[in-house]
Amino acid sequence: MKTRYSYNNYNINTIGWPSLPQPHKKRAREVSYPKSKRKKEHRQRDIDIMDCSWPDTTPFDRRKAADELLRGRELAQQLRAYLQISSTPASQDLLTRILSSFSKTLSILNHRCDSDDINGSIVDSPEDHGSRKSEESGDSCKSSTPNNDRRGCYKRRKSCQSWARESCDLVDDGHAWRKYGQKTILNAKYPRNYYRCTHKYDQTCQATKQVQRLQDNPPKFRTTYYGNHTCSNFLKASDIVLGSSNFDDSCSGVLLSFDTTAAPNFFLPHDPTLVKKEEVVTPDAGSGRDDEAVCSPSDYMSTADDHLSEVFMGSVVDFEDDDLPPFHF
DNA sequence: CCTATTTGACCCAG
DNA sequence: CTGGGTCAAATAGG
Repeated sequence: MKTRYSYNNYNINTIGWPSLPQPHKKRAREVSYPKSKRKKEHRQRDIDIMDCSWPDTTPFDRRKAADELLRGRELAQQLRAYLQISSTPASQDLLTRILSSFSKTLSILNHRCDSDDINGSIVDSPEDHGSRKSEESGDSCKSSTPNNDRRGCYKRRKSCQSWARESCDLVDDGHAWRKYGQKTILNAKYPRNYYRCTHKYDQTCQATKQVQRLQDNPPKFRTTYYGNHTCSNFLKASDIVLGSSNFDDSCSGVLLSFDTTAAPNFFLPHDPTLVKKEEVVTPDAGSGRDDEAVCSPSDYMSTADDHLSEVFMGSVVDFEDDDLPPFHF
């Protein structure tokens, strides 16, 4: 069975928890697959962009810039507090975008500092990448095979900032994700799913995430984010409803760690009722596979109780939206 | 025709 | 050698 996820009203791709896998039928292709070539072009572009050097600023300059950005964001948050009393959805929208912009800039700035990271606040995720110290191989595609099968040729992720989140529901973080892989993990009951930003190629957004189902009943997921979104297709704040959800409080997401200077500011709770529902298939429904749950993107909803914090340069910026009035359409 | 998903192949780090 | 991360062909479906 294959679930076709459609875009929701906000042009946000759904976060497709995989549907039941299809048998992979190998068959000679009857038609050409033009995307393949396109993908390679995009990948080369990615490499070119990533290889470009960061402007010749000292860590101190960057730190000052980051300090200033941080200050600006805090001021914006103060402004938001003022606006709570008599705010319009439009103003909240604007404010959220401003905050988002600050956070993104901070994260981008810090991302480029991960070799001489500011204050050493970037820490590899202990889970998967703490040991990956080596630089990505400049040419990881030195396949010995003479053909053009580039499967498996990739730029392995450099140890980059990551942060994890555990929750019993799945958070719609407002970004468009596309699944690109699934692996069975040793000693893990459920396979791990790999997602990249939909705008990896059109906007060279390097953000990826992994979703690991930890347990069933109650369901528990760990979502680990790597890299930061540089795409501009962040879910419009006006489309994000910050109202409380009906989820059980016990299922509140828990931000496990901030291995980055800019933990995601996109754990914005949605009103599940406003996001289209996808097919939800219970993990064991019929398949019998020891497989991942098939959850709808709307299952990625977080609760309003999610505590959103950001850590930047050792300071913690509380990003909790508890006291925010909900957005309305 | 297009985009998204599935899944085996492939590569790298340990 | 093995496990994990990524690629990309094959496939599904609008």
